[in-house]
Amino acid sequence: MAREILYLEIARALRDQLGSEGYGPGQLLPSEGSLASTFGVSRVTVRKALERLTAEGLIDSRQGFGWFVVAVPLRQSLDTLTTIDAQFEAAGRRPERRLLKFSFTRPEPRARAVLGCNSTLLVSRLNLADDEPIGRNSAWVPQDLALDLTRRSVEQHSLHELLGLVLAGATQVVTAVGSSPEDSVLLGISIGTPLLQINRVTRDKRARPVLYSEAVYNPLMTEFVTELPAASIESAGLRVVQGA
Amino acid sequence: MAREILYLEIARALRDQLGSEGYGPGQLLPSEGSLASTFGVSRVTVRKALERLTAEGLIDSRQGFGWFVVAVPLRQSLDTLTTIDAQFEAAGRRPERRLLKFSFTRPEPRARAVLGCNSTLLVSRLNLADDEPIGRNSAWVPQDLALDLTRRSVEQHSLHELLGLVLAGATQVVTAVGSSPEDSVLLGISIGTPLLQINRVTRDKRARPVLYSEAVYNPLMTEFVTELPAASIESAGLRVVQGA
DNA sequence: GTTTGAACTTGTATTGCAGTTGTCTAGTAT
DNA sequence: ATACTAGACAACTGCAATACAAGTTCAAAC
Repeated sequence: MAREILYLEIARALRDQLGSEGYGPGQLLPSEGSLASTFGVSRVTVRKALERLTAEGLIDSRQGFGWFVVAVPLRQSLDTLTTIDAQFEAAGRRPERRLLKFSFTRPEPRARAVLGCNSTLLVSRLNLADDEPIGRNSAWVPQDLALDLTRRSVEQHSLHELLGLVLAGATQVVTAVGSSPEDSVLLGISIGTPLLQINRVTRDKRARPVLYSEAVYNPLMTEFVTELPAASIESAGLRVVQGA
Repeated sequence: MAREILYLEIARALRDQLGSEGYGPGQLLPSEGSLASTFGVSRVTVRKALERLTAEGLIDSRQGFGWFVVAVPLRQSLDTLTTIDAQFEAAGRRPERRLLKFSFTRPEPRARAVLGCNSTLLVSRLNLADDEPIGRNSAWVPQDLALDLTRRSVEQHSLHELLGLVLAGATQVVTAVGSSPEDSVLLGISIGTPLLQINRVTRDKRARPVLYSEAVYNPLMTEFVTELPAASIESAGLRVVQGA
């Protein structure tokens, strides 16, 4: 019933192979020509599939040399549209994460209160689509969970993927704020422009907070959507701000 | 005997298919042409159905590429949609609904695109807590469902209670906007102040939209909270704004 | 050991065609 | 006025086919 796009199917097939035996990091892939003949498509189509995997940070290439693996897929949920980046890609735009901060610091009071630890890694990133700034995301990770993270990896993947968390739940608080002077520069907007602010606490399966993030997004390009099935008391809804 | 509206029937058929097997987020729909031939209608009619589903936030399209799923409608029993008033009462404050508009009118284009009918009741109310304005809520109800509503009743009860329907789900879209001149007067704030805007589509158990509401709230006094259990981690999140 | 060059590889164009969405216009029926 | 059909055209995408430039590898020739 549903249509299929050839190069997306090939990208999916290759992605599956990368995770299987025999394809570790550094391994050379078959040439574009041989891939084209084995899949029975043209070289252009193979290249579009390879470029997609490059955007996902799985492979890379050198002219005259070939394509090689740089990482194996972390989680299988790459083809779903759970992250904004995946949605921008589906909409035919080129998402990018630009690293602003990557430092082991004492967390800000809010983050410290949530995570309950004094040494954290602060990762601050600017989200762009087609070189147009979309939003800023600042996240605090407890130091003991952040030792494997590198500057490269956090530019190409979401923290949820990198931390390999078995997500047991998250709480998101959405508010509207006026753009701060810093964010105005980053996002290319004037001070005071309404922004969508999302503060999220992610917990592991033992209900321990493992990630606290504060993000602001330009509401002209993003919106926050919730699907409500069975509304319990703690489900999505407005809440009174304490002390208001 | 009212004539059946073709594109509404087609929209309903497609909406049912989206929830069924094989149609996860990111999946491509058949082309408009093939849909037109399978349903036995013209392409224009298919497009009207697709545009409706777009307004509901279920699908999106790219020129030359096709239509693809961005979210699958959730359908479960839902007996209590939490209201702001309940939250304020729980916080020990005195909520009040002040009626601004109560008129049978043609719905605005956005509401019309979602509800798919030309005659609706528009109920606009100002929400207050302890005589302090906190937000404005405008809701469109299809006329045939609104005949029992009175000015008195909508001031004292939520529309979800009054409609007496078995509501089975809702999709909420949250964005940040600057306060309009009208809302600034109502809420006692200056023009351009960031406000939290919540557009909600409420569906009955057959996943048919029965209520569309647009509300703005002062973020200083309210915030929007979503709890994400591990199972439905995809039910809430950022989404790309159409046409941004 | 160096150099040369053939045979590979990727990078980057181009043309052409079919299929798809976006957007009109004209016309009919209820 | 609204729902619907039929058709036409522009603009975009997917894909094949081809060509050429530029980098890498490797072995034969010097």
